[in-house]
Amino acid sequence: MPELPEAETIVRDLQDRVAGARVTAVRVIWEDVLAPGLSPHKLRHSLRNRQIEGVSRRGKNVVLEFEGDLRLIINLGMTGRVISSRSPRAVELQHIAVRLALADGSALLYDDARRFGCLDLRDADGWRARNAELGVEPLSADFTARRMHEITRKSTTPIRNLLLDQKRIAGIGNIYANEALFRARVRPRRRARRLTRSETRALRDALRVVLREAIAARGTTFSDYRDGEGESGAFEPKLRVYGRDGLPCTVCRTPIKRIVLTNRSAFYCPRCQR
DNA sequence: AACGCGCCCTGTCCGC
DNA sequence: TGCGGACAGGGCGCGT
Repeated sequence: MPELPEAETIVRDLQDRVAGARVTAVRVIWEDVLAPGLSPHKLRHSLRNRQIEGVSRRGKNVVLEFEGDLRLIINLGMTGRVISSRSPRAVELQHIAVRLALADGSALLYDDARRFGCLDLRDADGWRARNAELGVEPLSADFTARRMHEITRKSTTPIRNLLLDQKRIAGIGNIYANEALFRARVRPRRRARRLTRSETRALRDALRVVLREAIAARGTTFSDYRDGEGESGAFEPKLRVYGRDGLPCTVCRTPIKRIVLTNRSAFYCPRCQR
């Protein structure tokens, strides 16, 4: 599932492929990946003949920045992929939902098997509003140990659930939430408010380390994720708890446990994590 | 207000 | 071998 490191990898790939390109045509194959209120007609007429000035990221969202302060915000959901038709793997795509034709003859493809992803078009004000709904960027200087503690102390929810809340911290999904909790030696079920100051600091540090390592590895391909070139990420073998239930802990060999919190799996080492 | 649940969707895996 | 059902989960709407 694409989270911050996967979105970041895609953004870096796309910067090489599409920055400066001009959209010549827009084809919407699956209308249900468009945000509510965004019609294929509106998307087509807004983007046609418009230049892509840059590609950036906010949380797990890939953001295509167009001239005229217009942004296409791409949330990849579970199985979303954004790939240039020029990349050799593009021929493998089987669920193309939206196709942006570019002036150089290539195309930017949005592919999404399950169609949980979402494309939203925002002007300057709309983007400001959307941006304000998202929490702190975990790799930014704003994400201090103090900030982490302020976030956790306001909540009674299990800490794993808090980490998934994009309104509080942007970009963390189930894989990196569990990996960071393991590295910080905190159990997923612990109530956020109950974490000590040293634990919230350890968790903040662990989040930043694991996200950076995952970016360096070009993301985790657990099942469906592909980068902007259609290639798999290399972080999966480095996962220490996610998807490893029953397998020995990499530190103490105790079998990793799987529990379910609000309908989502959580993984932890019952010996290493308190 | 904060929290948790159910739903959207389809590829994959398991058991019979 | 084939098929039905369970499962995976990000984000959102809704009820408590």
